[in-house]
Amino acid sequence: MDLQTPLIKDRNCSSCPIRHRAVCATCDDDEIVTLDAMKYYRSFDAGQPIMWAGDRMAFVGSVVSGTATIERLMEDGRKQTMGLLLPSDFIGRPGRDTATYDVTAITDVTLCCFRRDSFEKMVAQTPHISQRMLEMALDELDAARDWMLLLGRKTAREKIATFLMMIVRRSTEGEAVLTTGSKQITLPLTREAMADYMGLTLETVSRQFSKLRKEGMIVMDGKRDITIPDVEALQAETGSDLS
Amino acid sequence: MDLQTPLIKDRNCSSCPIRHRAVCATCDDDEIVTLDAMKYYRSFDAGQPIMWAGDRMAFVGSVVSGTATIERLMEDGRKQTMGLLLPSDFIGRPGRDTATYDVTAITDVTLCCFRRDSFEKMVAQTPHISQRMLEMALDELDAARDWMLLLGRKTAREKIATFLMMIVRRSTEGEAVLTTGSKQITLPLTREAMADYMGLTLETVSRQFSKLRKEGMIVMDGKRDITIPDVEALQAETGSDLS
DNA sequence: TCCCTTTTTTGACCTGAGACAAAGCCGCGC
DNA sequence: GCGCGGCTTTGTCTCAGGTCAAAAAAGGGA
Repeated sequence: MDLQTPLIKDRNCSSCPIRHRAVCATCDDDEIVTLDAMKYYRSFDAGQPIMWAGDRMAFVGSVVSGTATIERLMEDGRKQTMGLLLPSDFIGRPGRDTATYDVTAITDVTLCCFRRDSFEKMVAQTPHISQRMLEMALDELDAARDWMLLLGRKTAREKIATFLMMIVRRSTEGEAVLTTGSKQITLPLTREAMADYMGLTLETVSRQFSKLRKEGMIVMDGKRDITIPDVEALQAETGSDLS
Repeated sequence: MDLQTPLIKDRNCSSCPIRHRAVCATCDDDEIVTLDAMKYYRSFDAGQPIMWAGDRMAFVGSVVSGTATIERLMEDGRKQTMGLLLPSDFIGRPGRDTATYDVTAITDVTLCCFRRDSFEKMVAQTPHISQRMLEMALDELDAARDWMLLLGRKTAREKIATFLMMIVRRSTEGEAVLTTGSKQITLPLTREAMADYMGLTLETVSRQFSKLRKEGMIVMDGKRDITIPDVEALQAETGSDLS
């Protein structure tokens, strides 16, 4: 178990690291007491499935620590990752009892879970939760649509640059907006997982990394740690405007 | 103005053709009276922009008749369509005042609009609406993710077959589920618009249609009307299981 | 430390879809 | 009926990225 995912035991909501960003972010104290009593934690080892497409979904929940992917597999083995699930992201869909996607832990993952039926009742009774769910769903929809542009129209090089900039943005969350200078990041995914996310092969991903490295756009400290000496220059390779 | 989009004048909600499927689907009579007083209709000619990315969104609304696309343009002209908006689909995002995508009418379109600020108040006060919004947002998220698999992993042939099956499904909505036999459909898009939706070029779309035609998978009556003699056979070309 | 496995890199070759170009088709206005 | 503009089809050539194969690194136990 890595350093980012300390063991969580009987933690209550008031000390929860995702309290202000998760589905419960806008709940008041009374509502949190109710959720606190309903919740339970589950852990998954890196590589383990959290949910299979087609399975009954008994629970919904939030990622407390670790990273998971939402993905779908074709019969012949082709795989597409539809999203990354990072701490505070929500898993599951109230109102549907069968999963439509596979969810896989790619690092050790801890979830804050609720039984689906009780959570659905809670959503129906608690505007703070249903409103927050809506907000999160619309954010995810925006992210999915941005990714559709990447998958449908960007070149391999633009895909990699866009992906790296997304990691930069996420690891800069909360800090002052960074659009210039250098930045150090750690990739949360293997080459293969990145390929599945961007609709490429792992060889193409590897080649594009090598090319960016030779050009000095990125500096690699090991396989996973990357320094971007000039964030603006990399942004210019994404094919997107910065708005 | 084509036959599917009759002029709408001072219609009230009770006779609205999308009353049972739109964002107002689960509203009770009192709520409908309120919405009825707030709403206004707007029409757009085929080809007209309904909304530009970056613009202030003054209104939100539902498609009453016609078809529109959600799309994004890159600086160099590459375009990706993220979704089709058909009658009962919702345009706009409460809680955000700037559009993130272009929305374009591809046939003549009539919208049932609300001023954004009043609609946001209504959402906050009306669980029926916020719950329905959530449901619709989650459905769109599922659709977007399905399309990500198509964009990232499917071949041109699979993309076309999947697209055709989507049209079959939509034009069969409400009827008995059709998974066998023959079916007649009308394409709502030009070759170019289909290409932008599927991440292809218009030439590739045209070639794939020709190939399917020569193989007898489809029969074309003009450019836009297509008969699919064997729906199951076409389904088998989509690369997806039928679940 | 040394295997053994997994991940990554690199090379050589191939191919599906893009780019460019030209011709065909169709509806519309005059 | 004719000519014009916007679609659509088809041909030819190119190339970005896929496929297959092998070598090189990086862990991670025992």
